[in-house]
Amino acid sequence: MIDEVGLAKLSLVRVAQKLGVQPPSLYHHFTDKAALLEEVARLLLLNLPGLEKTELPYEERIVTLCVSARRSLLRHPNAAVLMLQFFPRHLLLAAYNEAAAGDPYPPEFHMAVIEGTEKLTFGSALFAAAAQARGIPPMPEADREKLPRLALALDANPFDDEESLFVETLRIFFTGVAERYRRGALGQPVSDSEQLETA
Amino acid sequence: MIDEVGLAKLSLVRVAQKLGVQPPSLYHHFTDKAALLEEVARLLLLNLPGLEKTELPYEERIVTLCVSARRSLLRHPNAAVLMLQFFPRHLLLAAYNEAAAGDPYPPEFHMAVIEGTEKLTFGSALFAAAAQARGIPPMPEADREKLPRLALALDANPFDDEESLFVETLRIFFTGVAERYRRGALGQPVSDSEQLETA
DNA sequence: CGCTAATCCTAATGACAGTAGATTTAACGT
DNA sequence: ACGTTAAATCTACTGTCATTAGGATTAGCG
Repeated sequence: MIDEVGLAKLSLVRVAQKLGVQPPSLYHHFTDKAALLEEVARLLLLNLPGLEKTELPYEERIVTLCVSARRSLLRHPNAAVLMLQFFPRHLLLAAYNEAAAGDPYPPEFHMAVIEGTEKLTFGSALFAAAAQARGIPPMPEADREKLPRLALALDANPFDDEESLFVETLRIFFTGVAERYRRGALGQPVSDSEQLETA
Repeated sequence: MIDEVGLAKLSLVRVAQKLGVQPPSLYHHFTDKAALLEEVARLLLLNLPGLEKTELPYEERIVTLCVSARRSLLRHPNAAVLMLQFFPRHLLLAAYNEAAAGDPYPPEFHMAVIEGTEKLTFGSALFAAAAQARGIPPMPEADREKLPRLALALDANPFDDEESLFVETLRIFFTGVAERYRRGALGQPVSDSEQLETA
């Protein structure tokens, strides 16, 4: 129903009608409307796939997982706000435990990996969903006159859809994890020797 | 008022009372409640600081910027939902143009950098704000019995607050950008040679 | 001083979330 | 088959809300 009529127009009256029931009857099953919506948020995050056991390296397995999570959420763009409001993070803990178990880096890195991938994934999914729900493009048009450098960046962007760009951000992130591990640089600022070296 | 009474209890009646005015008068200034809330979202994103011209390397200047953006949003946790619903991305375009102008990497990287930092920053800010608004911790307790690896990850996590962890995810990301540039690996999967090399 | 547009008002409407209390239905042991 | 009990639903109602219609008031300005 949220997909059809939108979140704003989802009233308990509508829900009750769909169920062939009077609105107050719903209060026997939910303490209030918020509890019902919380349950919706729970259901949306419940059908996420688990970590598949493929031959892919750890990073690419996580990327695959994040892509399907993102797609799942994008199937219900009108529920994006719900997802933020009632984000049932505890449902992800099992997945995080699995991810930590398969993480080839030292445990000091694990939470940063979890945090980074979570924010990239749900950030991308929710903002894309919210834009879709409003019927506006994810990235507005850039005025070439006033914002020439941004226009150039958009022209040069080799990723032709939002999902590919999302995947690239994830891969960048994992490349960074590997590199910071190699350098023993966890917690250190990004040194400016990086770009100078190769400039 | 949203900070005080919360978003759910912000009615036009309340707003009008605060202004010493009758509710319908508001419709002379806003087409409807959504338009008013949209304006609130706009105001929240308006006071973000610009890129400072310090001696820091590009990456750390962006990190500083993202940290203050995140703090700004966290000052109004009850408005998190609003921020997602009416995200005024066009207000960020000028900042993105500036960032692209200062970006030391080739233009093919620029949008990935913008996308990644945006999602990490607003993802972190909005989820932290939403959790704060609900009065729950950002990361739930992990059952040591059922989720031992996650518990270990939490123990080993060297970042003692959410903001430090957020900064680390940003730095990981920028390290990844530099490294993928160095390798000419934009668009390529994360190779599993990375961790094997140093295992 | 009077025109005009901006601003605000009163009054009313329809939809909604939620409550109270009575009624019906279903489950289950005897 | 029957009676008890709890689950599930109902009717009736309340207070709040966003929004509309149309009239009154205020403020800017020549």
